[in-house]
Amino acid sequence: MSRPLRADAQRNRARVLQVAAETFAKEGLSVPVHEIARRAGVGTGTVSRHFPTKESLFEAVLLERMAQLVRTASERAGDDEPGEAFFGFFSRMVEEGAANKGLVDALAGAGYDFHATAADPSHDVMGAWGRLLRRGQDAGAIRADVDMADVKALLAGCLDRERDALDPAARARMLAIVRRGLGA
Amino acid sequence: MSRPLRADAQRNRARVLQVAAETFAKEGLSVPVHEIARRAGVGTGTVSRHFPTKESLFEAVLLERMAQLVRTASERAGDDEPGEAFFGFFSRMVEEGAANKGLVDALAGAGYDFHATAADPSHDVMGAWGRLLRRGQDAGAIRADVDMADVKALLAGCLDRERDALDPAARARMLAIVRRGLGA
DNA sequence: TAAAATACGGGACGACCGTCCCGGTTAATC
DNA sequence: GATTAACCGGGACGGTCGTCCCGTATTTTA
Repeated sequence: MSRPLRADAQRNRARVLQVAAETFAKEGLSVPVHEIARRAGVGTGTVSRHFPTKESLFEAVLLERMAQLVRTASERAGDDEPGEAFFGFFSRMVEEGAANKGLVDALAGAGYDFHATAADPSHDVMGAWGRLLRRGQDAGAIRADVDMADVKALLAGCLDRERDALDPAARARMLAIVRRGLGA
Repeated sequence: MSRPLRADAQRNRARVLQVAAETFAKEGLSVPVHEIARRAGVGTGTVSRHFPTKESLFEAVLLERMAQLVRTASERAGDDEPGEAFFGFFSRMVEEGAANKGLVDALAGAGYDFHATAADPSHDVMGAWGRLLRRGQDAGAIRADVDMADVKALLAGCLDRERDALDPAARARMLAIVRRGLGA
C-alpha cells in the first residue's frame, strides 16, 4: 500500500483530470499534453507524474464516464421493451459522442483503445450494451445476425455525420435509419 | 504554357504516382513521404518537386480513381431500377474503401479533404452519386429526407466495420442494414 | 559535342509532441 | 519551527515527419 497523496498533489490531480475531460471532449485527442498542463495551471511534469502517458490520462478521464454509461445500460436491462432499451441506449451513446470529441476519436482512431477499460465489468460498456442487444434479438425486435462490431460501426457512422457541425435533425434521421436497418 | 517534362522526370513522376497509389491503398495516409520516395527508388526531393505537399500527392493519386468511379456512377444513372442503381454504387464504394485504406483515412480523418477534387465535374464522385440518390428518391425507393452527408456517414460506418479485418459476411450484413435503413 | 537548361539525391532544417529529469519549493511530521 | 519526504515547474531530450535547398548528374538543344 502507498500512503495517501499529499494535499496539493490531490488538488492538482483532480484539476488536471477535470481540465483534460473538458479539453478532450471539446477538442478531441489531438490536443497536446502541454496544452492541458497549461490550461490546468500546472507544469507538464505534474501531469506526466500522475498520468505517465497521454493514453493513461485519457483512460482515467474515460473511466468515470464509462461507469456511468454502464449503469445507464444496466438500468435498461430489465425494460419491458427490449428493442426500445437497445435503441434508447444507442441514442444515448450518440448524444455522448456528440458531446465528447475525444470519445469519437478513440472510437474511430486506431491509436487509443477504449476497450482497454473493459477489464473491469463496471466499465465494460460494450459488454453491457451487448446484453441489451441479445435481449432485443431474443425478443425478435432486432435482426438476429448482427453483432456488437456492427453496432459499433453504425455508431461510428452516426457520429461521423455530426463531425463538422451538430445537427439535431440529421441525428434524428440517422437514428431512424439505424433503427429501421437493425429491425428484425 | 510550360514545356514538356524531361524524359527522366516523366518516368520518375509516373513511378512515384504508382508507388504512392499502392502504398496509400495498402497502408493508409500515415506512411511517411520519405518511405514512398525510398520505395520508388528516388530521393525525397524528386517527390516534393513533382508534388509539393503530401496532400497534393494523395490528391493526384485519387484523381484517377475518382474519374473511374464517376464513370461507374454515370453508367448507372439510366438504370431501370433507380434504387438498385444507388445501392449498387454504395456497394461499389464499400469495396473501393476495403481495397484502399488511404481513401478511408481521407473519408474519416479531418486532415485530407477529398472533396477538393470535386471542382472538376469528372472527379466529383459525391455529385454523381447524389444524382443516383435523387433518382432513387424520386422513384420512391429511398427515404426522401436523406442527403449525401447521411450517405457518406453510413459509408464511413460500413468501412469502419472492416477496419481491423476484411470480412465478407460482415460487409454483406452491413449493406443489408443500410439498404433496409434507407428504404422508403 | 559543347553549352545550357532541367532534374536528381538526400541531407538539413524547423515544427511538433510525448516523456523524463533536476533544482527549487511546499506540505507533512515530530 | 525545523527536518524530511513528497511534489512542482518547465526546460531538455529524442523521435517523427514534411518541406526546402544545393552541389552534382543527366538530358536537351544548338
